[in-house]
Amino acid sequence: MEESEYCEKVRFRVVLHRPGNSSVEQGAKFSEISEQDQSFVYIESSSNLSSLAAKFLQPLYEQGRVEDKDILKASNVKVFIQVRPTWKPLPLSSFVYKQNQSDLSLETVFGPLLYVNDSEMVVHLHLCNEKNWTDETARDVVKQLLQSYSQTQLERLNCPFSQGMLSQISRDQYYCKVSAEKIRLFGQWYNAMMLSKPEDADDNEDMPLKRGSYVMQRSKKIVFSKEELPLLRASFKALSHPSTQRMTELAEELNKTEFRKTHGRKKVDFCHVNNWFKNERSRVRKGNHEFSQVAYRTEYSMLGSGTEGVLLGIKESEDNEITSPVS
DNA sequence: CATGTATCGTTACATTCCTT
DNA sequence: AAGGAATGTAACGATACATG
Repeated sequence: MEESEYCEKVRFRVVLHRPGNSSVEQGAKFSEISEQDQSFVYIESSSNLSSLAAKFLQPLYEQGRVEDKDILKASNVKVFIQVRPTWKPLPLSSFVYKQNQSDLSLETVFGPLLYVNDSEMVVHLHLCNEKNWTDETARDVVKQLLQSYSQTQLERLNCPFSQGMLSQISRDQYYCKVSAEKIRLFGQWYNAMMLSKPEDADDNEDMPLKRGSYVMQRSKKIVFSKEELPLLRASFKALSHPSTQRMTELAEELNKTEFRKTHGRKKVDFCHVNNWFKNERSRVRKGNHEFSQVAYRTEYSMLGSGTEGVLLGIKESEDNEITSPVS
């Protein structure tokens, strides 16, 4: 979001040194710098990555520069690490291989990078205001967000407002008062989202942003293969309104097919499967299965299979393996 | 009343087919 | 080949209806 979102931007320079004989040369250099620069802080290479933010916020507290008591909450601080002065600062999370691994030491994460002669790192701390969320501000922020994201994109990002609500709010047609609990959840979500948003979010292929008021770039369309469609249809035949969990599982199953494993294929996620089920229900309603079955026919007649055979080939049970036609 | 969900019609994208 | 038209369908936003 805008720069005004941050009440303060604090930069710290971090010096890392390895205890022992290898730090002699660096030590000399560092002391020289630290004389000029009060904000230079020494850090042990064995320190945890996760403790960085807390370490640097502590002096702010002591100086009384941070009035908000909750400022140490993770959701209020965006931490970036700039490994080299000419390198781009990256969010703390991007240095962590997997979730739950934020307790890795700096040495583990950065390795030899810490010990070259000019080793110095910059930690950027972006502190955020706690917005005083009201029904009105929440609606305003929603409208603002919808200038950059589509309703469905926000829904996909776990926005607490459903796509329907977002649509109504954007058109000033949401006549109910948004509950305090909902506003609180939205505030939390919004802060978290703004904090985790990468600097170059505009280049994010998976989450393209709107380009202007009228023409919007949709998410990249996924194309289901001939191998995958029978799987989806069999599942649909068994249950046309599957649960979220089932659809997530189905997406995982689809990602295991040879087609998906091929390098460069887009991964199937829950939303793709959900959309497919929505569209398939629509197809079934429209043509009373006609549309869907015509699709079967055209698809498989070209492959030399009879329609009936193919349709019968799709087992009632989801557990039965479906053999894909050979092309 | 506040919110979630299903459905509908539309849009935009991927692919195929046809013409040059 | 190139590229434009046609086709099929995933993704989308609006809205009606359901839920508690």
